[in-house]
Amino acid sequence: MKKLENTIPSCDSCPNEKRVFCSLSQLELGELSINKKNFQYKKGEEIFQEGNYPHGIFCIYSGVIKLSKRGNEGKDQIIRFAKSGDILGYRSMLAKQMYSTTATAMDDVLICQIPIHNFESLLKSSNKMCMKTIELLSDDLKRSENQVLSVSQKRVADRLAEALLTLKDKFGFKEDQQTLNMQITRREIGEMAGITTATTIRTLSDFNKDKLIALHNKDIKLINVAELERLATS
Amino acid sequence: MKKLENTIPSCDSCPNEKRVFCSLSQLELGELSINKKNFQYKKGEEIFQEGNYPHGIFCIYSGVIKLSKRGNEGKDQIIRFAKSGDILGYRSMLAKQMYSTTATAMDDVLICQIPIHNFESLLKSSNKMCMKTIELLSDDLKRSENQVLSVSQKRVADRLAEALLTLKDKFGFKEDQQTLNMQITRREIGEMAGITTATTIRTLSDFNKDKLIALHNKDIKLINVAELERLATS
DNA sequence: CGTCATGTTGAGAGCCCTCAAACGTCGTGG
DNA sequence: CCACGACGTTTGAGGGCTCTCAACATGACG
Repeated sequence: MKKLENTIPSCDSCPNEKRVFCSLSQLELGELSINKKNFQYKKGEEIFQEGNYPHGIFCIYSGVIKLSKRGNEGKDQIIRFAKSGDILGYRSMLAKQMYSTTATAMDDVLICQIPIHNFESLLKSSNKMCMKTIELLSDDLKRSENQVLSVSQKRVADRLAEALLTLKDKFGFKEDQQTLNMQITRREIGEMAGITTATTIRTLSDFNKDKLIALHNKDIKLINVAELERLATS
Repeated sequence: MKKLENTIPSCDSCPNEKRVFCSLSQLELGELSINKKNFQYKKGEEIFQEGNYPHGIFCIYSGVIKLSKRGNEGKDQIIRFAKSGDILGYRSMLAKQMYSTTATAMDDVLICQIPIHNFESLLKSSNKMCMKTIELLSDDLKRSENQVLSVSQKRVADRLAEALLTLKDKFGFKEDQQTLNMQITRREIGEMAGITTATTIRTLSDFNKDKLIALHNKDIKLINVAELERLATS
């Protein structure tokens, strides 16, 4: 982790999609930027850890972050990913609770930290921002409840197909419109779906044989998306 | 389901804890009551179904409701319970989406339906109510993410212990301070934890043998809460 | 008192995990 | 430039947890 000076522009000129801040005026965005700190994290570094207390919210300028929870045998469960424009840590901050997940950089990340005070006062003064926050939380809740159902009832292959499609939806394809645009280990794919690494690799290999996907080194090409979707919803 | 006339008092004189409405004035609570409809549901009846569109939010006056999702083999997963004072269906309503869960009465339920308009206009005018809604959603999200971890990593006995403790926390004990104050079938306990009915019964029987619980007919007495907690967090 | 849902228990199977070994890749430092 | 180690990938063997299926008991309720 490295503290940056003036590398990232003020929020009012941030090129990213504004998400929760989309309703704010240029003026309000400027206010948001007061006391904003910028950091750089290298791949693998942790932005915050489950069990620690938040001092502000994070807004991702560039890069990808995974949010995960550690189980009791040291096995991780990936809860979701966040990328540029996404905000992190507001749930814990608003509830004044410890972080319930750990945030880890999946690649090199530039991130802004906004002090609690600035965020909260905007939330209290802007009803639209409140509603937007409710929207974000609702969406996360829906996803999470679906994940409970998946892990509880679906078999490994179906969950793996689901994970691959999640990666597609969140990160898209490379230029060929087939290869997942995301560098991710087999272990992490397993951690998305709640599968052990060995079984993840075995099942990916099955998909490869069945021509649902094609594996080249670490690249994963989705060949038969329709069939993957059939599996994922079955 | 039976429509009731004047059986339930106006919101401003509702004896239940106000939850999301706790910050509202008597006047605002009165406004909330305009166009409020009251219904009675008998045990087993569905208040709303996954896939339908909401017309308003529900606020439980008395009784207990389970929220569940149906898997593809017809197996249900219970997402959470709601009881008097809890509100239902606001997530789907605010997102203008179909219900993502089905709500079923666990016993006889008296419930109020508040039209979308009344709820939304209060949400837009009352920042405190917004913040309270954010709090509720945050709490649900945290629980749900924990459940993902449980179902994904814990073994059946541990998840069952967790479910029993959830029942204790949500519904408490009967007079003896040991017997769960909730009529619930073995199948439903299994559906809380993502376990089949047969395995649920077998594991309950194991707990009984190990003197963690005592079974009398449908009553479940928690004998060794400390050990159940140890299991649940292991 | 019949009927249907729920509870209980047994036998067997299979999915997936655990453990282990071998190999490839990549970055580091000698 | 190569040796080395760390990490990720791959594959096999074996086992156990949990599901499925089935039969029967029990209880609720008209």
